[in-house]
Amino acid sequence: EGTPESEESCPVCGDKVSGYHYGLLTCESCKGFFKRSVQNNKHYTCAEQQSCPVNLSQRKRCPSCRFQKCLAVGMKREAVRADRMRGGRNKFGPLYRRDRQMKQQRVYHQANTAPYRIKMETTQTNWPSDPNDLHPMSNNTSASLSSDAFHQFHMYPSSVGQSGASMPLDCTMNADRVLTPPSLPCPGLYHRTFPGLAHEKGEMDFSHSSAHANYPMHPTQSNSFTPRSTPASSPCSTPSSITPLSQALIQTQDTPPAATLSTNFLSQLLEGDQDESQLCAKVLASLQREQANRGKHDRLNTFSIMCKMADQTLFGLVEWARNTALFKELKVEDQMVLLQSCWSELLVLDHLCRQVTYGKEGCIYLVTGQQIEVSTIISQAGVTLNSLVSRTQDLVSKLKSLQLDRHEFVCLKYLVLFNPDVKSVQSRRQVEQTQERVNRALMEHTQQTHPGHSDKFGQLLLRLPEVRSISLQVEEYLYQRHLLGDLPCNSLLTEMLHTKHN
DNA sequence: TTCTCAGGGCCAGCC
DNA sequence: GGCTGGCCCTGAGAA
Repeated sequence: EGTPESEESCPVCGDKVSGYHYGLLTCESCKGFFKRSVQNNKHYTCAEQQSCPVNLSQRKRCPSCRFQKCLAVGMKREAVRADRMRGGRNKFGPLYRRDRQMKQQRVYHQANTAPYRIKMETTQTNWPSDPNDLHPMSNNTSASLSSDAFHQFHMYPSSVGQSGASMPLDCTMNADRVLTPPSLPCPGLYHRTFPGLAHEKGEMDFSHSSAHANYPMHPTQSNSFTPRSTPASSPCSTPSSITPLSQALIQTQDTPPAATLSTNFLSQLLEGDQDESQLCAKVLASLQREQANRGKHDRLNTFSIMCKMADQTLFGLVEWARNTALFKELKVEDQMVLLQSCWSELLVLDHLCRQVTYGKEGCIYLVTGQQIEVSTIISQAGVTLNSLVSRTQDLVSKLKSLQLDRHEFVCLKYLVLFNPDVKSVQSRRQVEQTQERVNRALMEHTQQTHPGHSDKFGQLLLRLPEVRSISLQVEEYLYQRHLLGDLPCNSLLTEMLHTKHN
């Protein structure tokens, strides 16, 4: 009694939670259902459109959607024992412990922040959690980390625009190749909602002008945009025989160390931040080039397009991290494990910031400047995607109400990146100090800009567990799609997923 | 050594 | 006859 879990409802059906089962807190009936489904290798089919409600009263109606929701919220097939051995503990122990700690911390924090302003220096000490704990199936260490994906962005830091010559941005997508909903919090791409889309032909238009028409916030961009000239071929298709990441990282340590940082720490953090219009242009150029390289009947499907967008965004985020002075101070090995640990969280944060900054009510704003109506996604997507979209939109609403600004967003990115709890980090103290420094800067900033909102800092930090949770769901789903062969090969995204699951 | 708790199994009830 | 879900048994790991 009194524990966080005793008050929680099952994330699948809303029934009363009975304990941790197969990876998370669920009720007894969903536990049993999931066990039977996995043990008996059930393959359910949904009679509707894979979007049946799964709640206490209707959970028996559609086992297909129920099982999909079980997976979507994070129940692990791997936790169902193949040998059917009874009793004992499993490998999820650390995950459960960490989850309990976080929940207790949240309860404690809420209890303490309600009537009083608390000492914020102490609120972040347990955050973020160790991502390896949250990936009990993952047994990777820095030693097993593949550097292929990392050296790619070092060799081709601009990551897009490698063709060297500008070309008309008018690639299209065959809508009839849209087989499955995409898997990211910012996906969808249901063709009828896209601006500039040729409805009758079912094609998606990546013409620069059409996307830009819905991208009013980026005045620097123009139709005369020319992709940046960088080495030929896609960054994802770079042969693995080129310089390893570690060497590349060392070679690019060309900025002054921390001692020469400007006195305005927060401004320093902002300096290397990505320019949204440039990123948009890069992604558009990359997509356009990809389509141009394909045959008329070999256009990318929706899911592949979303993956490409995520992939290019990820390149941008890695490039951002790599160019920040604080990150450059770290050893190459530490840089790799930190990025490997938080890449999906950075992607989610990036998406959230875009929604808070540019997104309209009820719409999802893509990195390409295009917008999709949430209702359209909800009506067409499966359980997993719906769950991701609704969770993300909920978070967007909370962040909007907190009036998250650019400084705060950058601080959150740093806090996620500099995670001293990541296993196999060598310079743990250094990472910890940076995190504490950013933490302090964020606290001071929120106190200065919102003196009337004494707990904005705490409220921002409280959003981070949800960011992590969503990112884990994204990873899980992407990995499932990867196993089905849906993810494009040779992408940074795939590489990151692989490293975690191998 | 004892305790904890998340696995698995059982089976009455339901459709 | 198959599915559901509440209850109980089991046993590795924590205390």
